[in-house]
Amino acid sequence: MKKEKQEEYDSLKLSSQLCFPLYACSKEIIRRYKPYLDDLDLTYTQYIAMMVMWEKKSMHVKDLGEQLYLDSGTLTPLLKKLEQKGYVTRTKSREDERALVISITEAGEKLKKDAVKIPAAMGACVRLEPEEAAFLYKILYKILGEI
Amino acid sequence: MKKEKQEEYDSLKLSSQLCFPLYACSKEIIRRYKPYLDDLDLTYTQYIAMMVMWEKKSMHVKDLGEQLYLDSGTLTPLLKKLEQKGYVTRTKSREDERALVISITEAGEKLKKDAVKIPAAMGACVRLEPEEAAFLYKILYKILGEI
DNA sequence: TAAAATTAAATTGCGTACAATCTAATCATA
DNA sequence: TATGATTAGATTGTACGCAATTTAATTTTA
Repeated sequence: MKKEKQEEYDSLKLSSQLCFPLYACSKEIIRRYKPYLDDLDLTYTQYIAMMVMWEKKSMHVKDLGEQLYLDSGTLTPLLKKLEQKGYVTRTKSREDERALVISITEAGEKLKKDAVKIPAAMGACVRLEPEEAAFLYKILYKILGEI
Repeated sequence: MKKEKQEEYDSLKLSSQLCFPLYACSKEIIRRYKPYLDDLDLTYTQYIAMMVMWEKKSMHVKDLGEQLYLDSGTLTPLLKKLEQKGYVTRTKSREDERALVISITEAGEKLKKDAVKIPAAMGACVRLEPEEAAFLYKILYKILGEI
C-alpha cells in the first residue's frame, strides 16, 4: 500500500482521534459522580441544572439551556422531574407568556448543603496536577468558544 | 458569610468545575461530526464502532465493548443496526457459544473509503495547536487510565 | 394594524448510555 | 462428574440528547 494511503487509514484508528478519549472521559467522570449523586437522588444532568439554580435562584428555561448547552427537548422533562422532587418551581413569565420561569425552592436550597461535599470528593477522585487541570480547563473552553 | 463557607459554595459553580466543560465539549465535538456522519448514514457511536471494525476486521462483542467503554445494553441494538445496514455480520462463536463474533463485510470495508475524509475535515473544524492537542490527548488518557 | 416572521416551550421520535436482571454456556472444584 | 460460580449477550427500564415539528405568544413590517 502507498504510504499516503496508509497514513490516511491510520487517521481512522480510534487511537489517533481526540474525539474518542474526550467522549470516553466525559462518560467516565459522570460515572464517578454517580455514587455521590445517588445519595442526593440526582442524575448528573439534574445536578448541573441544580448547580445553575443554586447560583442564579431563578431563570428562564431558554437561559438555562444556553448555560448548559441543552435544548427544551432535554430540559422540559428534566425540569418536570426536579419540580416533582420539589427542588424547583415552573411558572409562566408575567412579562412574556411564552417563557417559563424556573425558580429554586426552599428544599432545593437545602439540597445545596449536601451537595457541597461533592466537588471535593470528585477532586480526590480525578487526580490531576493543578497545572494539568488548569490547562485542560483552558483548552476545553477554547473548543467550546469556537461554537 | 464566613470565607470558608463561601469558598465551599463557589466550588459548586458550574464555572469552577472541570467535569462540565468536558461533558459539554464531548457533545459539541460529536455535534460537529454530525454533518459528515449523516453523509455516511452513521451515528457517532456507530462510527466509533466501525472504526474498531475497520482496524480489527472481526472481534467479540465483549472486546469491542472494552475498546469503546460500552456495555451490551448499548452495543446489542447498535450492532443489530449495523448488521441491518449490511456493514457487519453477527455470528455465534464456534469455540464458545456464549460469545458473538462481529465481522466486517465487503460493504463495511467499502464505507471506509468514504470515511477517510472525516478525520481531516474534523481537524480543520477543531482548531488546536499541535501541542495543545497532544497535551489534551495525554491528560484524557491519564484520566481514563485511572479506571 | 393585520399579516408574516420570529421566538419559547412542549412534543415526538430515534438513538444512545447504563444499571439491573435474565438466560444460556462454560468453568472450577469438591 | 454433578453443582455452584462465572461469563457473554440479550433484555428491560429509566434518563438523557437532539433533530424536527407543533403551539402559542410576541415582534416586525408592509
